[in-house]
Amino acid sequence: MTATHTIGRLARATGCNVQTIRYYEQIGLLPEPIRSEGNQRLYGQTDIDRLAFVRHSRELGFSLQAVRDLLSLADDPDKSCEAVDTIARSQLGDVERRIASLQALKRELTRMVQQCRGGSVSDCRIIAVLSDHSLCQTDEHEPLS
Amino acid sequence: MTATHTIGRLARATGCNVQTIRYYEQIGLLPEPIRSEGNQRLYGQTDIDRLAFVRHSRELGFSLQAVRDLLSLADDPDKSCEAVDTIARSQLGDVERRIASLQALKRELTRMVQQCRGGSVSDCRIIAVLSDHSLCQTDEHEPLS
DNA sequence: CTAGTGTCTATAGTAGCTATAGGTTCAAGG
DNA sequence: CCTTGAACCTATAGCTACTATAGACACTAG
Repeated sequence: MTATHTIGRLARATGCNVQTIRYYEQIGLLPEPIRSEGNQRLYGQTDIDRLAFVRHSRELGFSLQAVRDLLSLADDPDKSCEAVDTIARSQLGDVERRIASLQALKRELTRMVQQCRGGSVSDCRIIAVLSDHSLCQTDEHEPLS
Repeated sequence: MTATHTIGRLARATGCNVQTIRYYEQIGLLPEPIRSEGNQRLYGQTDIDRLAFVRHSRELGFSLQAVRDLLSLADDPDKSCEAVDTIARSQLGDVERRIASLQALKRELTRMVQQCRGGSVSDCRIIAVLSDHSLCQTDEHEPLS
């Protein structure tokens, strides 16, 4: 494999920043690349592809552990894709739950903001709602992580 | 003020865990409470209210810095509530953006999962989409935080 | 040959907690 | 009165997924 890209070029090619690439290497998500005579990392097309896969998965909200699992599955092309499907479905379920929570928050925040008609803090509905959960119209706040 | 609640009781009263309460005190979000003879923290109603405000704000997605700002505004009842409104509106905008991003992700994940019809990893559409952003139908992935 | 940019390692910081270790205090039962 | 066990104390480390810094070395253009 021809390895001709420095870490900076790899970073620009994938939209990932340099420290993050080194971090991914450190945690074993990317293999250790070959080095130039001056000890600088050199990457080839395979590395670009692998990092693009990682970035894209991360943008789609997969955790690093999920990315790790997906990579090990992708590395084994004869394996059944059932496991891949399971990870993607679980991610989808997660996204759906997050959307539902955020929509509940949005309703509540909208209501708070609409009720605030100016004036002083002493009769601000936003402060009132935040102070007293019973004034709140939903119990579906996002569970604290 | 009568301070009769131990940290455990405060935790149960607010649904916040004990370490988190100590953490909030440490970062200056909650005042240092009085102590019993045996050096245990003792809380009163004011503390319960303040912590409930913090928890509720956090559940609604406000950052600790935003909570800090809201608390300092709430402590000054004669102030105009304009600043409070600004924080809440900014939070609302943020929630709306997160919903939009997540909905784009959901569409993409749904499409990926639907296209996967079993078989082996080598022709798995999920892996294909993750490997190649150009197969993806949206550019609106959540920006990496 | 020099200036400026890129890269190297190692380490610390970010948010917002959560968990652990090793000790002290308190309330209830015998 | 004494013991047992839960709750409390401090201090520190760990978590995710990066990001930023410092101080040294490599590389490239003029």
